[in-house]
Amino acid sequence: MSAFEGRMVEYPTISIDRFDRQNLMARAYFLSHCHKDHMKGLRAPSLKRRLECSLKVHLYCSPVTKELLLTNSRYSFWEKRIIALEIETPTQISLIDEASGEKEEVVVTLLPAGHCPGSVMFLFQGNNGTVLYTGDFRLAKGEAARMEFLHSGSRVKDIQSVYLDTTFCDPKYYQIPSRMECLNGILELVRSWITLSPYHIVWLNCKAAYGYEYLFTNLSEEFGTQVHVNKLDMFKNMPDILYHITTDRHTQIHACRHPRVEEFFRGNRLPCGITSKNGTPLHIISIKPSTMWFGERTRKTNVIMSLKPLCRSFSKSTEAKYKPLGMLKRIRTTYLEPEDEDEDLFDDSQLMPLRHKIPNQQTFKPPLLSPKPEPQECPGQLKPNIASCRIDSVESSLLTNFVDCEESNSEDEDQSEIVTSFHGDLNFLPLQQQELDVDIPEWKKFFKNNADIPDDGSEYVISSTEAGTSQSPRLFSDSDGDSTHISSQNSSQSTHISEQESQSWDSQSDTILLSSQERNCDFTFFNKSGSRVRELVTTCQLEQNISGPKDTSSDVKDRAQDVNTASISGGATTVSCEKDATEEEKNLLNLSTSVDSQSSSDFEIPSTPDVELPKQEHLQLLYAKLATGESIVIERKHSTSSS
DNA sequence: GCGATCAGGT
DNA sequence: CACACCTGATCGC
Repeated sequence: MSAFEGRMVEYPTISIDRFDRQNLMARAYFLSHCHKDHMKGLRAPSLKRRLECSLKVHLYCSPVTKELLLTNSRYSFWEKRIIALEIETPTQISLIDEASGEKEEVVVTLLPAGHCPGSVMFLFQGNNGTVLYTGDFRLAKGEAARMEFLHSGSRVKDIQSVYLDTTFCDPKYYQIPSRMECLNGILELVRSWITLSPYHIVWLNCKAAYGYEYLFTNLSEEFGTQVHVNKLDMFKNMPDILYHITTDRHTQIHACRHPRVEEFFRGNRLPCGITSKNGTPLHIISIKPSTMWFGERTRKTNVIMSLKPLCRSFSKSTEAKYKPLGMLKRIRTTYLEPEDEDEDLFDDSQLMPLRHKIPNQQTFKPPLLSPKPEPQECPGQLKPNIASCRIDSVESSLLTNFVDCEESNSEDEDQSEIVTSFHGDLNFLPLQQQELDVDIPEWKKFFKNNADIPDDGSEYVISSTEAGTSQSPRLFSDSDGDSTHISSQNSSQSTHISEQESQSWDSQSDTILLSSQERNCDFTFFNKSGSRVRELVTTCQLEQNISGPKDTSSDVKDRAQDVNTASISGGATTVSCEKDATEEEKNLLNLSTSVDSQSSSDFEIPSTPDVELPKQEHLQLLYAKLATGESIVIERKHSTSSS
């Protein structure tokens, strides 16, 4: 839950994403997107009563959010009081105190947030200045630069405060692949699986209510296979999504859910109950989209215990593996791309056109209703961003993943996640080692030489339950997410980002208030205290610290940066895999690997001092070994690396 | 019975 | 342990 309590300093009479407590008095409400943790109090009796008494109070949100909200009958009492605002259409709103008659005007503009269908950021302009509330968002590099309403002329608007979601504004998320990278990775993984036979099924382990539609539509378009979901009535007026999902369980791609999924998978059964096709048991892999997975794990647990047997099954020598892993784990390598070091946060260089996929297989027909041809895209999520990624960063993340094998919970980065998840799974199911040799995932396949690795961070968990072979692993998982919180400016604890220790940013991140008023640039941040510390941060400092030494010299452009910073965080999705593969599957997956990566954010986090960046060939080799289950002995190519 | 909170889980 | 939930127990009304 967000630490943001709903109100902004500049416009305290409006409430955003919180509807309880003091927010019951608000003159107007704003909902950035339809995730439960941003809807606290929204259907409480107290608010309902307030509405009945205060006829001028409205809820403002995007048209898609309104649609999603009203699909749930619990919120139908809002129906007459919701005002859907078009994206990027400044709208003046009168904030009226019904008791005193006092009135204040504010202009709000909705900006696409890219977090889930309908998600937006709110830009407020009024007598108390211009402020931006980001909500949960995921913007690709360059997207902020494209937003006309954040600019005036060639300059960035003078934004007084940014209420920023800082969930991923943490050094441990030093590399989150772009949506496109992740998507491509998932597509290849799914392709490699479902083409094996009609009995090879992919299950997408989606946690949140919304936010995966982008994945569904792309999978569906790519393979001509609709994705099975529990319900789709909320998308009844969104043909672009509706076409790609189905309630018909007879499909190879599932995103259905059940409260007790694990039980189902233990029985080699999908959450929708399907267990076989024509009497033939299914081979299921699960893919868990997750952003959190990209975070650097710090806990070291006894995963090693599980890893050993695993390694043994692949090769004779086990010992050598651990040390390297430990070392690697500490490596936080992030390559700073020279050309990305533009001091200008609003980088125009990446203004690639938003790509909209054209269905290559229209074999299926729309499930319900009459399809409207116009592609009304849900803002954000449906727009794949094309980002360029560097090989190095992916590799480094691979390493990290590899390292992660030590941890009990599998969470890693990038494509490497797969690897991690794999091990993580094994941890949970130590008994299955016999089958391990059969189940070796060959991740190479998903890391092609060409740079088409996906971007939204999804993690594959390949779990394959299945027949012939073994009932092995189910999914392991991790989570991901983005979230938001606010902050106000009294902070007690603070830490300087420049210290660069992940501890300094403990996980209580949320929404942070960035005020450009204070240009002293003292970057304080949330602390581990658990309390939601609110901090006043100046954007310029934020930029500097985050982007590292690179621009110390540069003249910081104050406001330009305010907004840019926002593009830092946002949801991502990862892929982690667990699976057991047959010989055939292994062969299939066994391809050449070469990783490409692209940087996905507008700025980069500097690498940890004194850490040696792994060489590409080295990583390549390492990765290849990992994929084939060979023992891994890391040679010290550079003084710093481990043995 | 409902809501809110907490604990615990994925 | 961040996410975005879900379930179940407990308490209060």
